[in-house]
Amino acid sequence: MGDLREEIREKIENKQFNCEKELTLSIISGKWKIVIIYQLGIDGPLRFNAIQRLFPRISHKVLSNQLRELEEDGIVNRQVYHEVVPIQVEYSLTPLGETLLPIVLMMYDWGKKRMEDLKV
Amino acid sequence: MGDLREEIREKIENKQFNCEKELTLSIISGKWKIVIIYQLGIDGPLRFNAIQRLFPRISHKVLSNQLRELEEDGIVNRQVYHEVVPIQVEYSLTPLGETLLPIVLMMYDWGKKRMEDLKV
DNA sequence: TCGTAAGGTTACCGCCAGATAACCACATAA
DNA sequence: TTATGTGGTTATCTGGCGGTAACCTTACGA
Repeated sequence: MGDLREEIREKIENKQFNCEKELTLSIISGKWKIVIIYQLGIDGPLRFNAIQRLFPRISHKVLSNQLRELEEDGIVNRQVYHEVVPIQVEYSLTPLGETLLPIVLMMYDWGKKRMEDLKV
Repeated sequence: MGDLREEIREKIENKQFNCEKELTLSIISGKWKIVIIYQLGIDGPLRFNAIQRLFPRISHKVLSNQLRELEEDGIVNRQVYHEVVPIQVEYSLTPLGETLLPIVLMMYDWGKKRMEDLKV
Protein backbone atom coordinates (compact mmCIF):
# COMPACT_ATOMS: atom_id res chain seq x y z
CA MET A 1 0.00 0.00 0.00
CA GLY A 2 2.74 2.41 -0.90
CA ASP A 3 0.83 4.86 -3.03
CA LEU A 4 -1.42 6.30 -0.42
CA ARG A 5 -1.37 8.94 2.21
CA GLU A 6 -0.82 7.81 5.76
CA GLU A 7 -4.25 9.09 6.63
CA ILE A 8 -6.01 7.00 4.00
CA ARG A 9 -3.93 3.92 4.72
CA GLU A 10 -5.04 4.05 8.33
CA LYS A 11 -8.65 4.30 7.32
CA ILE A 12 -8.32 1.21 5.18
CA GLU A 13 -6.48 -0.78 7.81
CA ASN A 14 -8.93 0.14 10.54
CA LYS A 15 -11.83 -0.44 8.16
CA GLN A 16 -13.15 3.02 8.66
CA PHE A 17 -14.52 3.14 5.18
CA ASN A 18 -18.08 2.04 4.85
CA CYS A 19 -17.59 1.39 1.20
CA GLU A 20 -14.95 1.52 -1.51
CA LYS A 21 -16.56 4.61 -2.98
CA GLU A 22 -15.25 6.54 -0.04
CA LEU A 23 -11.72 5.73 -1.01
CA THR A 24 -12.36 7.46 -4.29
CA LEU A 25 -14.05 10.39 -2.61
CA SER A 26 -11.29 10.82 -0.07
CA ILE A 27 -8.75 10.97 -2.86
CA ILE A 28 -10.54 13.64 -4.88
CA SER A 29 -11.87 15.59 -1.92
CA GLY A 30 -9.97 18.75 -1.38
CA LYS A 31 -10.91 22.17 -2.53
CA TRP A 32 -8.80 22.13 -5.68
CA LYS A 33 -8.07 18.52 -6.47
CA ILE A 34 -10.60 17.86 -9.18
CA VAL A 35 -9.80 21.06 -10.99
CA ILE A 36 -6.12 20.15 -10.83
CA ILE A 37 -6.79 16.65 -12.13
CA TYR A 38 -8.94 18.11 -14.86
CA GLN A 39 -6.36 20.64 -16.00
CA LEU A 40 -3.52 18.15 -15.95
CA GLY A 41 -5.71 15.76 -17.91
CA ILE A 42 -6.66 18.35 -20.52
CA ASP A 43 -3.55 20.48 -20.82
CA GLY A 44 -0.98 17.83 -20.08
CA PRO A 45 2.00 18.50 -17.84
CA LEU A 46 1.97 21.83 -16.06
CA ARG A 47 4.48 23.61 -13.92
CA PHE A 48 3.74 24.86 -10.45
CA ASN A 49 3.41 28.48 -11.39
CA ALA A 50 1.44 27.64 -14.50
CA ILE A 51 -1.22 26.03 -12.33
CA GLN A 52 -1.20 28.97 -10.01
CA ARG A 53 -1.69 31.34 -12.92
CA LEU A 54 -4.69 29.30 -14.02
CA PHE A 55 -6.29 29.61 -10.59
CA PRO A 56 -5.17 32.89 -9.08
CA ARG A 57 -7.32 32.33 -6.02
CA ILE A 58 -5.48 29.28 -4.88
CA SER A 59 -2.84 30.13 -2.34
CA HIS A 60 0.72 29.05 -2.68
CA LYS A 61 0.64 26.82 0.35
CA VAL A 62 -2.62 25.13 -0.48
CA LEU A 63 -1.59 24.35 -4.03
CA SER A 64 1.61 22.87 -2.73
CA ASN A 65 -0.40 20.83 -0.27
CA GLN A 66 -2.97 19.55 -2.75
CA LEU A 67 -0.27 18.55 -5.19
CA ARG A 68 1.69 16.69 -2.55
CA GLU A 69 -1.37 14.77 -1.43
CA LEU A 70 -2.27 13.88 -4.99
CA GLU A 71 1.29 12.72 -5.48
CA GLU A 72 1.21 10.63 -2.32
CA ASP A 73 -2.00 9.02 -3.52
CA GLY A 74 -0.39 8.07 -6.81
CA ILE A 75 -2.56 10.37 -8.91
CA VAL A 76 -0.02 12.97 -9.91
CA ASN A 77 3.54 12.64 -11.03
CA ARG A 78 6.17 15.12 -9.94
CA GLN A 79 9.08 15.59 -12.27
CA VAL A 80 11.94 17.81 -11.16
CA TYR A 81 14.33 19.30 -13.68
CA HIS A 82 17.49 19.99 -11.76
CA GLU A 83 19.50 20.94 -14.78
CA VAL A 84 17.33 23.95 -15.52
CA VAL A 85 17.80 27.12 -13.53
CA PRO A 86 15.86 28.17 -11.65
CA ILE A 87 14.75 24.67 -10.88
CA GLN A 88 11.63 23.53 -12.71
CA VAL A 89 8.99 21.16 -11.47
CA GLU A 90 6.45 19.63 -13.78
CA TYR A 91 3.26 17.94 -12.69
CA SER A 92 1.34 15.43 -14.75
CA LEU A 93 -1.22 12.69 -14.27
CA THR A 94 0.03 9.19 -13.60
CA PRO A 95 -1.64 6.30 -15.47
CA LEU A 96 -3.71 5.81 -12.33
CA GLY A 97 -4.58 9.48 -12.35
CA GLU A 98 -5.80 9.18 -15.90
CA THR A 99 -8.25 6.48 -14.91
CA LEU A 100 -9.78 9.09 -12.65
CA LEU A 101 -10.31 11.47 -15.51
CA PRO A 102 -13.61 10.01 -16.78
CA ILE A 103 -15.12 10.55 -13.35
CA VAL A 104 -13.93 14.13 -13.23
CA LEU A 105 -15.22 14.72 -16.74
CA MET A 106 -18.63 13.37 -15.79
CA MET A 107 -18.66 15.65 -12.78
CA TYR A 108 -17.82 18.51 -15.07
CA ASP A 109 -20.64 17.69 -17.47
CA TRP A 110 -23.13 17.16 -14.67
CA GLY A 111 -22.20 20.43 -12.99
CA LYS A 112 -22.33 22.31 -16.26
CA LYS A 113 -25.75 20.99 -17.17
CA ARG A 114 -27.09 21.62 -13.70
CA MET A 115 -25.74 25.14 -13.76
CA GLU A 116 -27.50 25.79 -17.06
CA ASP A 117 -30.76 24.37 -15.79
CA LEU A 118 -30.58 26.61 -12.77
CA LYS A 119 -30.06 29.76 -14.80
CA VAL A 120 -33.12 29.28 -16.98
CA MET B 1 -32.47 28.60 -8.28
CA GLY B 2 -34.83 26.99 -5.87
CA ASP B 3 -33.36 23.55 -5.55
CA LEU B 4 -30.13 24.46 -3.86
CA ARG B 5 -28.83 25.11 -0.44
CA GLU B 6 -28.38 28.72 0.53
CA GLU B 7 -24.67 28.09 0.86
CA ILE B 8 -24.29 26.82 -2.69
CA ARG B 9 -26.54 29.49 -4.13
CA GLU B 10 -24.30 32.14 -2.65
CA LYS B 11 -21.23 30.54 -4.13
CA ILE B 12 -22.82 30.61 -7.56
CA GLU B 13 -23.99 34.18 -7.27
CA ASN B 14 -20.65 35.42 -6.01
CA LYS B 15 -18.86 33.30 -8.59
CA GLN B 16 -16.83 31.54 -5.99
CA PHE B 17 -16.71 28.40 -8.05
CA ASN B 18 -13.71 28.13 -10.28
CA CYS B 19 -15.49 25.62 -12.42
CA GLU B 20 -18.80 23.84 -12.78
CA LYS B 21 -17.25 20.62 -11.50
CA GLU B 22 -17.15 22.17 -8.09
CA LEU B 23 -20.90 22.47 -8.05
CA THR B 24 -21.08 18.71 -8.47
CA LEU B 25 -18.43 18.15 -5.85
CA SER B 26 -20.06 20.43 -3.35
CA ILE B 27 -23.31 18.55 -3.76
CA ILE B 28 -21.84 15.11 -3.18
CA SER B 29 -19.28 16.15 -0.61
CA GLY B 30 -20.26 15.12 2.83
CA LYS B 31 -19.13 12.10 4.70
CA TRP B 32 -22.15 9.97 3.86
CA LYS B 33 -23.75 11.51 0.80
CA ILE B 34 -22.44 9.24 -1.89
CA VAL B 35 -23.20 6.10 0.07
CA ILE B 36 -26.71 7.41 0.65
CA ILE B 37 -27.16 8.21 -3.02
CA TYR B 38 -25.81 4.80 -3.91
CA GLN B 39 -28.10 2.91 -1.55
CA LEU B 40 -31.17 4.84 -2.58
CA GLY B 41 -30.26 4.21 -6.19
CA ILE B 42 -29.76 0.48 -5.69
CA ASP B 43 -32.33 -0.39 -3.06
CA GLY B 44 -34.96 2.13 -3.98
CA PRO B 45 -36.84 4.12 -1.36
CA LEU B 46 -35.59 3.69 2.18
CA ARG B 47 -36.86 4.88 5.52
CA PHE B 48 -34.80 6.87 7.95
CA ASN B 49 -34.13 4.00 10.29
CA ALA B 50 -33.50 1.60 7.45
CA ILE B 51 -30.63 3.78 6.31
CA GLN B 52 -29.33 4.02 9.82
CA ARG B 53 -29.40 0.26 10.15
CA LEU B 54 -27.37 -0.05 6.97
CA PHE B 55 -24.70 2.28 8.35
CA PRO B 56 -24.63 1.87 12.11
CA ARG B 57 -21.71 4.26 12.44
CA ILE B 58 -23.60 7.23 11.12
CA SER B 59 -24.97 9.31 13.92
CA HIS B 60 -28.60 10.24 14.12
CA LYS B 61 -27.95 13.92 13.75
CA VAL B 62 -25.53 13.64 10.86
CA LEU B 63 -27.84 11.38 8.88
CA SER B 64 -30.64 13.83 9.40
CA ASN B 65 -28.34 16.59 8.25
CA GLN B 66 -27.03 14.84 5.16
CA LEU B 67 -30.54 13.92 4.08
CA ARG B 68 -31.81 17.45 4.52
CA GLU B 69 -28.96 18.88 2.48
CA LEU B 70 -29.48 16.33 -0.27
CA GLU B 71 -33.16 17.23 -0.24
CA GLU B 72 -32.41 20.95 -0.43
CA ASP B 73 -30.15 20.31 -3.39
CA GLY B 74 -32.90 18.45 -5.20
CA ILE B 75 -31.17 15.09 -5.12
CA VAL B 76 -33.36 13.27 -2.64
CA ASN B 77 -37.10 13.17 -2.26
CA ARG B 78 -38.69 13.14 1.17
CA GLN B 79 -42.09 11.51 1.39
CA VAL B 80 -43.94 11.66 4.71
CA TYR B 81 -46.69 9.18 5.49
CA HIS B 82 -48.83 10.88 8.08
CA GLU B 83 -51.53 8.24 8.03
CA VAL B 84 -49.17 5.55 9.35
CA VAL B 85 -48.37 5.41 13.03
CA PRO B 86 -45.72 5.98 14.11
CA ILE B 87 -45.12 8.45 11.34
CA GLN B 88 -43.09 7.10 8.45
CA VAL B 89 -40.70 9.01 6.25
CA GLU B 90 -39.41 7.56 3.03
CA TYR B 91 -36.40 8.82 1.13
CA SER B 92 -35.77 8.23 -2.55
CA LEU B 93 -33.76 9.70 -5.40
CA THR B 94 -35.34 12.43 -7.47
CA PRO B 95 -34.94 12.23 -11.26
CA LEU B 96 -32.08 14.68 -10.83
CA GLY B 97 -30.59 12.46 -8.18
CA GLU B 98 -30.69 9.53 -10.54
CA THR B 99 -28.60 11.43 -13.06
CA LEU B 100 -25.95 11.50 -10.37
CA LEU B 101 -25.97 7.75 -10.02
CA PRO B 102 -23.60 6.96 -12.91
CA ILE B 103 -20.97 9.15 -11.31
CA VAL B 104 -21.39 7.45 -7.97
CA LEU B 105 -21.24 4.05 -9.62
CA MET B 106 -18.02 4.97 -11.38
CA MET B 107 -16.59 6.12 -8.09
CA TYR B 108 -17.61 2.82 -6.61
CA ASP B 109 -15.92 0.83 -9.36
CA TRP B 110 -12.81 2.93 -9.24
CA GLY B 111 -12.51 2.63 -5.48
CA LYS B 112 -13.14 -1.09 -5.60
CA LYS B 113 -10.52 -1.70 -8.23
CA ARG B 114 -8.03 0.53 -6.48
CA MET B 115 -8.66 -1.28 -3.22
CA GLU B 116 -8.02 -4.63 -4.87
CA ASP B 117 -4.82 -3.40 -6.48
CA LEU B 118 -3.61 -2.17 -3.14
CA LYS B 119 -4.21 -5.47 -1.43
CA VAL B 120 -2.20 -7.53 -3.88
C1' DT C 1 23.49 44.49 -3.92
C1' DC C 2 19.03 44.68 -4.73
C1' DG C 3 15.08 42.79 -7.18
C1' DT C 4 12.86 38.99 -9.30
C1' DA C 5 11.71 34.42 -10.48
C1' DA C 6 11.59 29.46 -9.56
C1' DG C 7 9.21 26.11 -5.84
C1' DG C 8 8.84 25.39 -1.64
C1' DT C 9 8.16 25.24 4.05
C1' DT C 10 6.71 27.04 8.45
C1' DA C 11 3.77 29.49 11.93
C1' DC C 12 -0.49 31.10 13.33
C1' DC C 13 -5.39 31.57 13.23
C1' DG C 14 -10.51 30.99 12.30
C1' DC C 15 -14.21 28.48 11.01
C1' DC C 16 -17.12 24.67 10.26
C1' DA C 17 -18.21 19.57 9.63
C1' DG C 18 -18.89 15.99 12.27
C1' DA C 19 -18.96 13.56 17.00
C1' DT C 20 -21.49 13.11 21.27
C1' DA C 21 -25.34 13.37 23.95
C1' DA C 22 -29.57 15.01 25.53
C1' DC C 23 -34.09 16.47 24.44
C1' DC C 24 -38.80 16.54 21.93
C1' DA C 25 -43.61 14.53 20.20
C1' DC C 26 -46.47 10.73 19.24
C1' DA C 27 -48.41 6.16 19.78
C1' DT C 28 -48.38 1.23 20.71
C1' DA C 29 -47.41 -2.70 23.56
C1' DA C 30 -46.20 -4.83 28.09
C1' DT D 1 -46.67 3.60 33.99
C1' DT D 2 -42.81 2.37 31.83
C1' DA D 3 -40.46 1.04 27.73
C1' DT D 4 -39.96 0.97 22.81
C1' DG D 5 -40.00 2.57 18.10
C1' DT D 6 -41.03 6.35 14.86
C1' DG D 7 -38.11 10.83 13.10
C1' DG D 8 -36.43 14.41 14.33
C1' DT D 9 -33.94 19.13 16.87
C1' DT D 10 -30.73 21.39 19.93
C1' DA D 11 -26.39 22.31 22.58
C1' DT D 12 -21.66 21.80 23.10
C1' DC D 13 -17.04 20.45 21.80
C1' DT D 14 -13.05 19.43 18.86
C1' DG D 15 -9.93 18.37 14.78
C1' DG D 16 -8.42 19.70 10.73
C1' DC D 17 -8.78 22.24 6.29
C1' DG D 18 -7.85 26.22 4.28
C1' DG D 19 -6.44 31.37 4.52
C1' DT D 20 -2.75 34.71 5.40
C1' DA D 21 1.82 35.92 5.69
C1' DA D 22 6.55 35.36 6.41
C1' DC D 23 10.62 32.91 5.41
C1' DC D 24 14.06 29.88 2.61
C1' DT D 25 17.46 28.55 -1.46
C1' DT D 26 19.38 29.19 -5.93
C1' DA D 27 20.55 32.08 -9.74
C1' DC D 28 19.95 35.47 -13.26
C1' DG D 29 19.84 40.41 -14.55
C1' DA D 30 20.21 45.58 -13.62
